[in-house]
Amino acid sequence: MELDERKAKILKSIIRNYLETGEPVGSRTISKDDELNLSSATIRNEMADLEEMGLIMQPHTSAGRIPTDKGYRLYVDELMEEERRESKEERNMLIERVDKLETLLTNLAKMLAANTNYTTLVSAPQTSKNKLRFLQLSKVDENSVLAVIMLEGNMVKNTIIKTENVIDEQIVLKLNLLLNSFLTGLSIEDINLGLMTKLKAEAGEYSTVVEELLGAISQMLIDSAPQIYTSGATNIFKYPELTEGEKASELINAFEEKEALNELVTTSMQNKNENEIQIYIGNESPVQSMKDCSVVTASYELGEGMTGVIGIVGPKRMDYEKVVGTLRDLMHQLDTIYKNK
Amino acid sequence: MELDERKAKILKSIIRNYLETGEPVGSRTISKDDELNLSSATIRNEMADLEEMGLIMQPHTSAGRIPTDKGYRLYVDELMEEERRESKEERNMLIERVDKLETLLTNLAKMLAANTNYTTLVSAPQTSKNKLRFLQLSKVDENSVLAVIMLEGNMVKNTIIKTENVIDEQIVLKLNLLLNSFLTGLSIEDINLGLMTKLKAEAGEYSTVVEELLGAISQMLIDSAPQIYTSGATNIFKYPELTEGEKASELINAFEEKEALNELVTTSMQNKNENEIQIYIGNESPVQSMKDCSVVTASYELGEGMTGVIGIVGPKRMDYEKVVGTLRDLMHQLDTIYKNK
DNA sequence: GTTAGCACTCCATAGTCTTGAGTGCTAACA
DNA sequence: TGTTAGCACTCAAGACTATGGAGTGCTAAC
Repeated sequence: MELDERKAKILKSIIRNYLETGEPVGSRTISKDDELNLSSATIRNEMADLEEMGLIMQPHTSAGRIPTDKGYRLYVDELMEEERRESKEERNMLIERVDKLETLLTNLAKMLAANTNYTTLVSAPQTSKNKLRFLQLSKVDENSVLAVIMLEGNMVKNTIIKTENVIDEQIVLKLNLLLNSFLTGLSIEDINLGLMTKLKAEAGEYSTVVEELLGAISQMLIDSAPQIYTSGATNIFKYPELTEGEKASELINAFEEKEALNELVTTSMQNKNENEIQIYIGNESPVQSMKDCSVVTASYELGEGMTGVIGIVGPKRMDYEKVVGTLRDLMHQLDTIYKNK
Repeated sequence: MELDERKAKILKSIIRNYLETGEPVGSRTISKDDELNLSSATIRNEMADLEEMGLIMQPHTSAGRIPTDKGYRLYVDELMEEERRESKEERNMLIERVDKLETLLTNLAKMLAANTNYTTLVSAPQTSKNKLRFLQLSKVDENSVLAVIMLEGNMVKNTIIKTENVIDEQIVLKLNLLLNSFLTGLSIEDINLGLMTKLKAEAGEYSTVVEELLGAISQMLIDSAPQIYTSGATNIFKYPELTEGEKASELINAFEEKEALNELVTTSMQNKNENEIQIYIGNESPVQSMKDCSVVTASYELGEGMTGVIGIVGPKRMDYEKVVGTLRDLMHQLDTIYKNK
């Protein structure tokens, strides 16, 4: 059976209705509120077909229909009309240019959560691809130095490094100069064996210290899973279908622990095509605990290699159009702000 | 009416029972499992008295009794036997000395939550009382510098400061020396007008820059409400009395937003007597959203002026003995580790 | 002062009815 | 051949009604 235009219209109407109300929608509802003037009986016939095609289902006999995952997928891929975009003024999501990336991302998550009524996550750019702006060593005591690293985009990271050798101010100063001259402008991925050998040679008697430092620094930048900022976890309580049973606990736990979110971010990064927004419906989600949700992600790029992911998690009956629109808008804003900086 | 010994024993038994089961406890239960050999009828008589005294209540006629807030308070103040402390090996809460305070506190919160099955919060020490270990300025671009501040206890903070004047490496270097020589060893509270005047005089033509810097630094240390680390928010789902209605949402929101927690931390700091553990039962809690919970807090001290708060939030029928014991233990461990460092 | 016994209360649970929304099918219609 | 009216049927949700059991308060006896 194929999906002719009328069936498509009916499916669209069913889904639209269900997104709004969350209640199964019956034939009479469709026959009334639609531009297609058909009796409920006709709608019923079509509905039976749509059900046979696996696009909608009944929670039980004598109930209206609700979309299946397959139905949502079709809607999202083909039926949904994007860009009923409001003017940017109305959608007061205006991002101000903030100096610390951390603050920007936190605000972003909060704004999105408040605007959409869903739960949001924003991952910081992967630091392993970020270029080093400069690095600053400071002596803490005889056996430890504080390394502060400023990355492209004003991302600041720091770590305390224990050293075998005793070190003094002089050495720290020297190492500072040395490391900066070698590493500035590079990302962790650019630091290869050849470079390290050269650097150690240059360091002379302090080559072991340099080695320790480099180790700790790359550790910090690679190991530390990218920071993820979240907001609006309690929004899930607004959707009964997400709070029954253990679901609420599982979901909130996922957002508290953040490990699962990493999975999500990674998958989204891998799947991304240029500037594309991805939608995971139900079981399509890479995260088990979100199998009753839909997840919409977008990759943002603040500059060369500085890419991260913004995600919105909500019920399967989320307002996809609004979410996708909002995300596109946001990407656009980020773009213009950061390209003209 | 006064609380004779027998009444006290019965009350204790009732509460113990209720803490375990969460079910109203009836006279027969008490008459059985207790060392006092009394029939249920006698217990009933005593119970009626305890109810009259406002220590226990019936959720409805023909139900067992549950403790009132007043009953809990009496239990906590006088009846509870602390220090059924297990040996420290058993209670595997061993804290390792971690270099970054942030990590330590995060781990602390996690361990506590896992150990107690309640929700925990740990506030970082108030930075305004922390002594400055050193400060490091680095030039970012013509109009901004990165200020990294290392406080006592290896707490690292950083901020980016915009300056009116254009500055170069030389100036940064000079300011670095100047500020460090003046400020090292002081806390924000120690920096008074006199000191600032002297500092500005010393800075000569860069006095305005110095002013900007000092402003931004104190802003960072004072304004930023103390960081609060939380863990185990989803533990509240283990206690049905905390999840009915909107309660779960409210509570989790409090832990997500953290503003309310600040309130809690502040109050707890104010009320603290030397080394004391505080217990807030129900409405005694300074935070409205926790009016159905009990909150146990303890103030820790890592060194001069470096005090923070550890809190445990759970249902009113929490295992007070265990929680208090665990907290005391923890304080002890923190003490020994940090005093011998 | 303590206890056995008894009548009473009230929640929880399960069972029964009723209502209403919605369906599928059939037959008539354009 | 597609559309529609009509009708019997299904099922969840809500209201209402026993029924059982846990627990109480009171009284009278020990």
